[in-house]
Amino acid sequence: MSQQRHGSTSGGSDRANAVPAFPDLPEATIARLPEYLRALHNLGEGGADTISSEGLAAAAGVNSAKLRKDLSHLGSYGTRGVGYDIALLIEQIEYVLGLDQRRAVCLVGVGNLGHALAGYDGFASRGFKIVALFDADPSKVGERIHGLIVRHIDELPQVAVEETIAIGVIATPAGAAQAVADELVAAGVTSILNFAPCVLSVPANVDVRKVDLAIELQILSFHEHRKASLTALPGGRSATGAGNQEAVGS
Amino acid sequence: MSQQRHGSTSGGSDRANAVPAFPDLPEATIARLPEYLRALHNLGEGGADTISSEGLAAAAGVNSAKLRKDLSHLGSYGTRGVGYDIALLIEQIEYVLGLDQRRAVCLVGVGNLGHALAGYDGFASRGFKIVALFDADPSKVGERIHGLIVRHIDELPQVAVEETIAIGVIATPAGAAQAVADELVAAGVTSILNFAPCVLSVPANVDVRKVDLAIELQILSFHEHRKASLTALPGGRSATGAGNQEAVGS
DNA sequence: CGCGATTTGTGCACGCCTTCACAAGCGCCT
DNA sequence: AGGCGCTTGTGAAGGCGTGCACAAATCGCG
Repeated sequence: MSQQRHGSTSGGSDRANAVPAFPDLPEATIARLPEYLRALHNLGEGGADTISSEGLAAAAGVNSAKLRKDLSHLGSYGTRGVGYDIALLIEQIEYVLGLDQRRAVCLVGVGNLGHALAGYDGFASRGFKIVALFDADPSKVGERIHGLIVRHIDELPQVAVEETIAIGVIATPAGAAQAVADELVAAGVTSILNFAPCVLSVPANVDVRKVDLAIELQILSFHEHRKASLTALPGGRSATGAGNQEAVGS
Repeated sequence: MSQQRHGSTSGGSDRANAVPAFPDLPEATIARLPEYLRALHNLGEGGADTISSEGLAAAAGVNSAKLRKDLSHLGSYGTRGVGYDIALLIEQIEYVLGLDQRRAVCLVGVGNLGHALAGYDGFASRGFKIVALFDADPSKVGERIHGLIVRHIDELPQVAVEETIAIGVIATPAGAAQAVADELVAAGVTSILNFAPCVLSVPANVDVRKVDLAIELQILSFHEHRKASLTALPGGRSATGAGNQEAVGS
């Protein structure tokens, strides 16, 4: 533990980085940190104090060497011969992910999916707070969903001033998504989670992540198809080839 | 063009697939095919007949070279100097993904999220059909959602016999997910889409894909955090000028 | 009929990520 | 205190994916 290496002080950033707080975390590592975090919370609730890389890797569903390398990237707070201090590691990962500050999320589109997202516990319990719901449909404006009133999308700029919105979630039909994205960007939002099945065009400083439920099914469909076409084959190796747990996000 | 290149040479890595329809498609390619498919459908509705790799790549949000390489993996049905025949390419991709046969999906857990998923149009419109809804909560059994009656999870084996269920979707709380997965596997399901925030343990021949909404947000949170720590650097906001950067796809 | 414009298909190099294997470090037991 | 076993952290190797750059192929036109 001792000092955090984020402090601008910490003399030796391996790279020639003048200031920025973070080492260059590989994107693949970043995508796994939340998974580790969830596993750590589970383990912590189970009463454990420390956990070995082997154990945590199993809980997170990854290879232990990969896990160790991932954690080493962010400074590594493990103890050889013992393992990782769960509470400390949670704190570290939450800091790196920026979860120590609860981020405000706004959700645009309270249709079928948006409605469900508005009430999804996982948001609140994992560092986020939905602060506003928007829709373009006047018949939906005013509706109360899980304690929040749906406002018209035109109010977005105003709300963005009142609350500092970190992340915008788009749950509209595909046709409306680009326009909504533009409005979010104009309102200062720099991170977007897009559930609409379309490609968004945004400025370079805005991050977009996409979740497309149908695509996930189609990928599974491919594997089904392939497996089906293999059943007609001589049994040879029994399919250990493909069974694995891919997490979305490629 | 020409025909498929199954027994592609490449010194022996290609384990002779006697029959199966596919070369070894890279996993990354498979994950992008649905995206191409969606873009193609859009283009087709726009009235176009053919599309260049450049155009399709733009519509799908990827690099054109990558797109060409992806398509070449499945045999390539493009014409040099012209482009790809949209209808033909749609047919090809749908075949590869196994979408020519509408696959039956069952959904377990009709809570907040499951309720929304049950009514999600994207499933029906993109090759899937939800044939059954299950829940363990007796108070939910019997409820009618978008034309389907919620049945008790214990009926799963029976339903699996009546309908050939290709894919199971888990939208239960994390605590129940593993048990549900076990039951799905026991019922013969070999592909699972898991929305519960937990790692599932399944036999090697079962494919699992995971979608965790909170994780997506946490990844965005990291980028927000990083961007915030960089604000002391050059590179002011360039407004919505010629916005176009890609999506974080990793 | 040939030429130029256009676009596909792909060889190649580069960089990222994964995985192995092992030295270094730490705690515990004797 | 010293040795032993366990676990981390990491160097190195290999694999995979990406993107460039270009040859091959095709169409349209003079």
